[in-house]
Amino acid sequence: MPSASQIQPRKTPRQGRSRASYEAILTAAAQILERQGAAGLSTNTVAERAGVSIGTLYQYFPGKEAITAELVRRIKAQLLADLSQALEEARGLSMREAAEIMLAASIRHHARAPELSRELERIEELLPLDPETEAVAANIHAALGALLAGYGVAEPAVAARDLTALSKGMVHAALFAGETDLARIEARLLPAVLGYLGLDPGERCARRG
Amino acid sequence: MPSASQIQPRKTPRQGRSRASYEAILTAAAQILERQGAAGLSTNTVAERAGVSIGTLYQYFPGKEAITAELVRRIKAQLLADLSQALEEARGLSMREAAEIMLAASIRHHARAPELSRELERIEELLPLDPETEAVAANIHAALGALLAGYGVAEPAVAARDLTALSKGMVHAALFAGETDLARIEARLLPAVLGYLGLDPGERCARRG
Amino acid sequence: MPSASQIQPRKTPRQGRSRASYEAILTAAAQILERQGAAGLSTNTVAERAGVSIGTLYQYFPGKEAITAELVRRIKAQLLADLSQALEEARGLSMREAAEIMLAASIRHHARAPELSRELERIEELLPLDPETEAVAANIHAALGALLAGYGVAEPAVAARDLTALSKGMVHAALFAGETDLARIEARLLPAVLGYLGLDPGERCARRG
Amino acid sequence: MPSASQIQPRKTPRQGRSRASYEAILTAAAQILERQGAAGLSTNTVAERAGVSIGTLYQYFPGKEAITAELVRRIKAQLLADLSQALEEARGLSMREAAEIMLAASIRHHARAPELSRELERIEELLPLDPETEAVAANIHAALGALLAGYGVAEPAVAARDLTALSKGMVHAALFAGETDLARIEARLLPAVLGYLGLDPGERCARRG
DNA sequence: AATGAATGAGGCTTCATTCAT
DNA sequence: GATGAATGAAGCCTCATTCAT
Repeated sequence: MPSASQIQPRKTPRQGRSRASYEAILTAAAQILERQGAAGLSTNTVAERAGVSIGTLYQYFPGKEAITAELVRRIKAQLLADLSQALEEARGLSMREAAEIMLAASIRHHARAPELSRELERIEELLPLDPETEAVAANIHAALGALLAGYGVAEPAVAARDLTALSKGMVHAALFAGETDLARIEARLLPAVLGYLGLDPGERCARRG
Repeated sequence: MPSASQIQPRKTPRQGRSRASYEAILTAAAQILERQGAAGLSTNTVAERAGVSIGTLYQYFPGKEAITAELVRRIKAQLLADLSQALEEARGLSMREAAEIMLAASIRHHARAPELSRELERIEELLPLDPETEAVAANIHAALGALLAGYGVAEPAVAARDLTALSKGMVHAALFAGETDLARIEARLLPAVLGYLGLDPGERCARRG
Repeated sequence: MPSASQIQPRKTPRQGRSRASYEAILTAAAQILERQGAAGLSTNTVAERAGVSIGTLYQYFPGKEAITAELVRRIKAQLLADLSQALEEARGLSMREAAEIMLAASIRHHARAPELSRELERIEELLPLDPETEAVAANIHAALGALLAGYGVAEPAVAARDLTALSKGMVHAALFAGETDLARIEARLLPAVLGYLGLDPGERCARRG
Repeated sequence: MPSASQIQPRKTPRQGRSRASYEAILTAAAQILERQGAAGLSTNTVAERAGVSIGTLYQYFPGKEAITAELVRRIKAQLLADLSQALEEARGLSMREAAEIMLAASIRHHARAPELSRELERIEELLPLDPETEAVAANIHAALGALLAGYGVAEPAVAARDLTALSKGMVHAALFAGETDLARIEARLLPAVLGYLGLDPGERCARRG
């Protein structure tokens, strides 16, 4: 298991060619994860696809883990941004409406690059997240927890985790099975979320024949 | 990606020393998956932990994949048995009661060796399952689908997949977070399942403060 | 390089089941050499094709080399027998007629199982021949040398070696190229042999357009 | 049996350290073949003798086969060059004189590193030659065939193969037996070649006592 | 900074051979 | 005698990482 220092980028260049190489490496890694999965990801393949030498790759990252860790960091930040925006929209709405909005945002997030996000989640479990990423993850959870708490949900932290996990599970499975209609996935998932929250799934009930 | 012949055991000995080695190899592999994850699994580590030579390992399995494939086969068979029994018990009961029984069986299954079952699920996605295992998996799905169809659920196959996936997602997350009280997990999951199925989560609603 | 003791059979059983196993092993080895070449020859494949256990194989032979050594021994003995018979027939004939007879015998020998004899020749070069086999080989050479000496050929031992080698080379190449008409091969080879011996290739000259 | 891509070098470096490693690997392989034969040739032994790491070897060659294939390529190119030069010299001479010149060139070629060329010929039979090497081999054959056709030899392609094979056979055997005087070998071989071609071996006849 | 040649630990697999039953 | 399970040395190859230029 890689130590904390091995997942920090060596330097995060701010400009010029350096910056371009840095980004090229991350882009290459993301593409490989999306297209070939973790098995295809090696420092050599990343460098090659990025169009930089292996030496350059090591200038910016202390190792392979650091590259994936940065991808995790970014996708988490992206998720936080997406959900924050959804939270804005959800402010003041009913719990049911809020759930719908949050769910839609979450599904869109997973659907953007399903294989990539799947691989990154797998990787996340193996990696010791660095404090910054942990903080972002905690933020996401906290925001969601706060929302839930606002609606009087008991144990909002647990509920946040449960809802996140069950959504991920179902959405990934649906995408993996080849579904592409996000609205349909959401329509099936929403009643489960509402049920979890103790709300009558109501008129959207599509599961009874 | 391993071909079909790469995941069949080379010989499946029925008795004596031979049988003991075969089982020792599988046990060792399961332990490694449980404790160190797939990353720690190599033909060498398995043979060493099993207390057999690497040559012996290859007498029985054409490679690492075949070992994990056999573990998948077994855990799937076990799941089928567990769920079949639960189905027996659920026969004739109300949908809510049936859901409770099935859920309990499923959670017990995952909780038996959570890391192992998690790793095997991950591996399953990468492995071309052999026909026999596919058949078992299809049986499980079919049984669940039939149960759901019996209660008038629309698209029972999709519902079976959705419920399986969301349950797995939530249960794994809860176990991963260190929870050990399976009843509590079940109590939180059940309303989501009932909600998915269009039932009023009803009086068990523990999520509202 | 295997030592002398490793190429002697452990025991050469004279009767019964033992004898049958012993022969089955040799036959299996010969078939594998003929069909798959030396690369396909392993103690396990030989035992399997012979229908005996690997343990039994080692009862009769101290190792793989001993099996091939015995095949070499036998094919050499066969060659000696064939050539001796040809020598009988050649006795008293002209050098040209004698050459023709010897050549025909030699080509028939190689053609009987061309791949096998080819493989055994290759193996021969790697193996320290045991004294008995060496003696057989020496006999062949001596017989041929004596024949040549009888016709007044200078350095008959060298000539025997030269003629053997050039014949083998050409015959193997022709067979390898797919030729099956032994008479045609012989018709082309004979003038070379006669030329080597200082005889006018004469009326059989088929090589000038 | 190795596929076509398995016998192409991975990269053919043109200068510097890289080039030195590449050549060192080939030299080491040639030495091992010369001294210990194909049985002694392994990626490990080659790397060790070359003084490079196993990793470096695999930078340049995808496997053992690719190394030997390159050696075959080179020796064939060398042979083509040698024979082409001999053909120049033979232009316009009598068939007998031409044969002498070609034979001398061929013997010199084999004598340069007899064991190596022997091993490479053996290897050639097992390897699927790459198109480039095939082309070189075809060139050699074609040049020889053309020469023979020019003298009115029937079936020049067959004659080229026969003469090549019988020469190789005799020369290798003579070298293997320890002969070092190439002129003597040539003196014995020439009459056989002339005989094959239907020429009176003539006054050079040294084989009659 | 960038390059890419070099490294070698470590994973995979075969196969000749032994030995307890 | 016969069996076949077990062994492990030895070969194959990849890939993360270093370092001289």
